[in-house]
Amino acid sequence: MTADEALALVREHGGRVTASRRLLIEALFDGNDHHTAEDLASAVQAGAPDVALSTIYRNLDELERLGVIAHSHLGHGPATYHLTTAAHCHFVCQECGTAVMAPDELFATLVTQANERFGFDVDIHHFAILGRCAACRRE
Amino acid sequence: MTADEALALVREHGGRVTASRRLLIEALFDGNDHHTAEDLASAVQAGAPDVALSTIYRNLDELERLGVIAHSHLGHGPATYHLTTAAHCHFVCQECGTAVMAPDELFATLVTQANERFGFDVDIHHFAILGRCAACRRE
DNA sequence: GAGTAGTTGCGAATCACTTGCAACGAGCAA
DNA sequence: TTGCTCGTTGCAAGTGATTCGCAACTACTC
Repeated sequence: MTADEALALVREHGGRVTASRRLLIEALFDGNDHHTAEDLASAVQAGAPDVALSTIYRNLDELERLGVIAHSHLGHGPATYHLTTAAHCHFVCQECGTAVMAPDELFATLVTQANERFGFDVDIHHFAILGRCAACRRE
Repeated sequence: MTADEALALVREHGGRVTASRRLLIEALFDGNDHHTAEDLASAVQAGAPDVALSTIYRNLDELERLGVIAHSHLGHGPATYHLTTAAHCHFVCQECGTAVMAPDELFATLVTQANERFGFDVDIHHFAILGRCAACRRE
């Protein structure tokens, strides 16, 4: 999906294409995968200084409802938002805070078993897996 | 471990046994596994009405440092505290909020693989696994 | 160009904690 | 038992992340 397709989707669902919304979507499609609301606000405000933080949150909500983005919680800080097409798991170190990408296949057994034994449909992307990274363990 | 042993541990580490601390530990050892700070405060305040919420948090911190308890995040609400001896994983439904206990062995592959391939020591208890429960999926 | 209804900025509120500080009181020593 | 010391507490204010109410604004449709 491209930024324009995302905007088209917003319009299809009765939403309007505003400057703040366009800038937000561009920021989401831009650069790295993990954006906090604060980061996104700065990016949007670079193009439109008066956009309020509450607008960012409302637009993120809307985009999440439409399935364009999802948020996840990496450790204790603020939530991070990312395109659903870029969803992946993380191992987050409780000591140094570093997030390592975790390949989905590590979760295969967990997902299958949870489904078979509990009828539970796991969403592996929503919360990070915490622990201690290799570097911190060596110390 | 019993409540008295926990208090002894506090004393061993230079801490003092105060009424609020005793009541908090008793509340933690009592009843179900998942206590929020707010719940614990109510329980403590039943025996000592003037105990402040900040005292609860400070004591929870202390007990966590001593390894008596741990906290985890079940979904989006407040953290829940439990005895380390009662640690286990949870599947939490994003729709209805129900937490189901998840047996540790479901995480065996994940833990081994994370360790072997990334040198990452997973703490499976700290964050809940989100998804949709059997009941909500049927709807 | 006018009208409708989705959006926005602003400020205040909320929730879950956290912190600063002066008063308090456990536990040890005498 | 009485001081003394230093860990602990209550209170109030602060924080970070997010949410809400509301009146003004504006994208889109007709």
